[in-house]
Amino acid sequence: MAIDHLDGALLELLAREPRIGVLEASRRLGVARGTVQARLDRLQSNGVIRGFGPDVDPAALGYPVTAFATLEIKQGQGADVRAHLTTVPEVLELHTTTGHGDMLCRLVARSNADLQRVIDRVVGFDGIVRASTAIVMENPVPLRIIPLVQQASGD
Amino acid sequence: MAIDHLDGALLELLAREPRIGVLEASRRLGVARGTVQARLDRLQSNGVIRGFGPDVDPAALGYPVTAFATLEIKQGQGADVRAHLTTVPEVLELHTTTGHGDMLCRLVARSNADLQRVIDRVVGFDGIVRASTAIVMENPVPLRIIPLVQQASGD
DNA sequence: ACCTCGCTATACATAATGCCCAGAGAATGC
DNA sequence: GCATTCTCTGGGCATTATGTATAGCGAGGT
Repeated sequence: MAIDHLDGALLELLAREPRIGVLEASRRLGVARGTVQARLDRLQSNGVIRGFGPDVDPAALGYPVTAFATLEIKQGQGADVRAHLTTVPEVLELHTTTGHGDMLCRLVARSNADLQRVIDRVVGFDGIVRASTAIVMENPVPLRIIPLVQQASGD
Repeated sequence: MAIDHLDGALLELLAREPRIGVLEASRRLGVARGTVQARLDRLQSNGVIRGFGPDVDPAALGYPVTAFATLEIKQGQGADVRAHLTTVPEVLELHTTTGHGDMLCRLVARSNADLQRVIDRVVGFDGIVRASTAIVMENPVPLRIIPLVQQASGD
């Protein structure tokens, strides 16, 4: 279940140059192609690699504003709120967290003004008692996984 | 800069079946291969597609616990704190937000007990005044982009 | 000593890629 | 109205990668 050093190196390589193929990866890593193929298969059936989806930048789509909203949910309304938030395209991510019916969601918007519209749409729902929003100014550490992979593979 | 319907369909297709090639994509979309190739090139140089990095699941690496920490930062210590957090592998993401020197970061840990260690490491730094942590219980909406792509491409 | 497992090395048919080009249609500027 | 520019099409061709299979080899555990 844990990954070894070769798995780690493979993941790093794929993260740096995602479009290289199995053959090229095997050359870089100095192992046989079959080995890389087997490792990749295992990592995917393990669930370590969920997929290779394109990494789309919301800013480039015209949504340069990101915000995080903490929502307080009325007891028993969780499922309804989840269903509601799923229908809002600007909700990129939703988590339920410890606390009293709290949720945390990541939003994007076309502008600060547009963010108001998004928030109104998000909180304009019965089960939501209160919402507090934090607008993201900088993103010093974009979503990353390599350092964790290195740690998990024993550096 | 905005994307059209074909771009949107291409992104959806890539998101659903990331390992299909340019040729297969062109067959599915009913356009010529050169067109898909040109669109892909443009989306990448546009920055709409940042890359195709492997989507690694921290849980499968042995880090099943996710948490969000809000950090209050001492005035003028922002850069130091950022540098510090960058060195912590369990910090997957870091944002600076509106508010009074606030940051929001996403953490993972091997267990709830391990989370304590991670938090101690995160907040064991001079510039951090206060931290409050919310542990993620469920993730009803995992990070997604397709609905936004559909909206941006005019459905 | 034996067995299993993962890696190597090689083979071969099929498929995809990178790159080229000429031509058709639509949109834009003059 | 007309010329220019873009984008898409459809084809070709050499090179490269993939999927799949095989046999041998060495390290580990029992």
